[in-house]
Amino acid sequence: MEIIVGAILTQNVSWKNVEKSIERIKASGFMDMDTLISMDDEVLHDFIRSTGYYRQKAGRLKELLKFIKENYGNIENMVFDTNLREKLLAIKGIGKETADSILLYALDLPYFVVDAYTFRIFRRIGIIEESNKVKYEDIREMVEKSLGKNVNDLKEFHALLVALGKDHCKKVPVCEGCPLYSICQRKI
DNA sequence: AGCCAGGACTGAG
DNA sequence: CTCAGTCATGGC
Repeated sequence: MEIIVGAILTQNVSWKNVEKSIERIKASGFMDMDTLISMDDEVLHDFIRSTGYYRQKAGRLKELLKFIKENYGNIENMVFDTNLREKLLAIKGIGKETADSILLYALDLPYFVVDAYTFRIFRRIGIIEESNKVKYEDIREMVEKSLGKNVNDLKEFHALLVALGKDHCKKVPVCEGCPLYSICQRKI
């Protein structure tokens, strides 16, 4: 449940802003599907204000939770739907990254999550071209094909890219402390 | 004091 | 299909 909430709240916002919201919801004992679905909008807004876009995100979160409740009853049952990714993408407010985050981290299904760090780092080290031709699905398939559909590997690879992106590749074109320095020859 | 964060939708061309 | 505009707060 927490992962699903986080997947929506972290859209285009640093994870730090999301932690506070999640902690507040948990501390109040409201990290529960029915509670969140029936929560008054004004109240929900106050819980998630720190994540920005709070009006949009409140609506998106409720829509997602209602979709889960009505179609599966609970989160665990979602894994049996072989067409789940397409159905998630059909929900307004759920794009590819959010859908894959839910599939991989909440449901342990073998989908690679492509985020801004992935694009940046892959461009930086020359895995993809600088021109924006390479699209989300291209990278997802590339990684899933290379790594194999092992859930733990996909999680760890994504986590490593995030850690690397946060520490080294955010603003500095070429960082001397970066583990990839020796193979990194181009600016973003 | 700006600038930007682990996005996604919409409307225009 | 590509692209700018929009949504909004908090950290540095």
